[in-house]
Amino acid sequence: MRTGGEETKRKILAVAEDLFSEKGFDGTSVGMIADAVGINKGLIYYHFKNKNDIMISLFLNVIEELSEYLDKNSTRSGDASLSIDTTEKIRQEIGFLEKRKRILSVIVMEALKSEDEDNFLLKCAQMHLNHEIEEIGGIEKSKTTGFSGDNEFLVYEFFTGFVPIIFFVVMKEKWCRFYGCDGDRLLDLFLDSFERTHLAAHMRQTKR
Amino acid sequence: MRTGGEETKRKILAVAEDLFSEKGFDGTSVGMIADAVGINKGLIYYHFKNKNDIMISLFLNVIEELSEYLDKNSTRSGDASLSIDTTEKIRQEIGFLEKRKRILSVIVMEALKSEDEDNFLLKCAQMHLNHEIEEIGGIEKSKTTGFSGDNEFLVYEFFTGFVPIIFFVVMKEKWCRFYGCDGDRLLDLFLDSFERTHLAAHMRQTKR
DNA sequence: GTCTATAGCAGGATAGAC
DNA sequence: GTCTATCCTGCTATAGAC
Repeated sequence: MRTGGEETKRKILAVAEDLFSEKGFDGTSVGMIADAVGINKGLIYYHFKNKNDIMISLFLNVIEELSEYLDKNSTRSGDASLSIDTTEKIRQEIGFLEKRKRILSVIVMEALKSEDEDNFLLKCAQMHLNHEIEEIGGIEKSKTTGFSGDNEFLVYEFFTGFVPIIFFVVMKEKWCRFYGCDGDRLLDLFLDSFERTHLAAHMRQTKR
Repeated sequence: MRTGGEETKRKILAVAEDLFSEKGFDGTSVGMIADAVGINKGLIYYHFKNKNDIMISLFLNVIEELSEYLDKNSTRSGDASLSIDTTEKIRQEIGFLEKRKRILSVIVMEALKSEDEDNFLLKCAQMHLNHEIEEIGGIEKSKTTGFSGDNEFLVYEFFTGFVPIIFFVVMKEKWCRFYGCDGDRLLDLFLDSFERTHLAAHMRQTKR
């Protein structure tokens, strides 16, 4: 196929993403990754400094993709996107996140370790929240005063908006297995709940 | 102190809880636990079958304590508790969960591994949700039809109620460190958001 | 109930041949 | 760029003395 080592590197990342999300970072060995890719253990150390470097690489990919996605789907620069209602926007966002659900699981797992210094989950959240604030700042600047005080808006957006969405994405399959229900149906039910809780509060606040 | 081995066993569990939540289950070795307790590695295998047995033991403790808590604080059997408003009830629940936040982190971490078969997080959630349903069933039986269909109420309770609360408990410290804010203040802000989203939707539904 | 000792293996990482 | 071989450390778990 003549792709040099780039193809191998991509494979390593793809397999690592799978295994890390299945077994956790510490539960996955470099040997397991090598075996699953079908290469030698030593080769991994040609492409990556160490095991941690693989995970960081995956994390940085997500941050980059998320950044691009947020910029592209900004209602400030967008044209057609302005006509899309909020629930549909959330549905699209969930679609985007579901493609990255495996690495998102790892980000959440690692974020829960209290020894974790630079918390990628909170970094992702902050990117997302900054974007939300910009949106509101651009379109409904005058109305944001509804959220008074320091971190009030941040806390609301994070714990009742960001967290349920991320958790929905990473737990969807497990939930369906546990309760024996259909994934598409669950998405609709989730969006309905999300609309009636987080989004409803948003409306009430910004329409003041 | 003459406590036989029970005191040692308790210490092992307490230390394991700390280390598992700091480094994750797979990131913690039996030797690390033994060192932190100040006993020999081998002694751990006298009290527990293997490393996994320690975690399961911790998980079962939580399930038991949660069960007791839910029974005790049921508004059906309770007398004084009937006079407590919902937000205050949530505040108490968070207080209860915060004492178990370390093992809760571990439960969440483990629940995210896709190889995990018996998902303790979903088991805890189900206990909690069953209790919620019973409460409503007992007090406002006739009004629950507001939540039509199969899993609609379950999805709503889990993703917009249970999940934000659990996440608040396990992420509180990290959030405060990241944004440099006060824990008590964050709790108030969270409860405010929770009231305006999850609880507000609840009111609208049950008051139909 | 607690410790010492150790088996036995798997882990991360490196050196060097091809 | 990929593989083989290997180092060495650390791991889980057990056996047996005290």
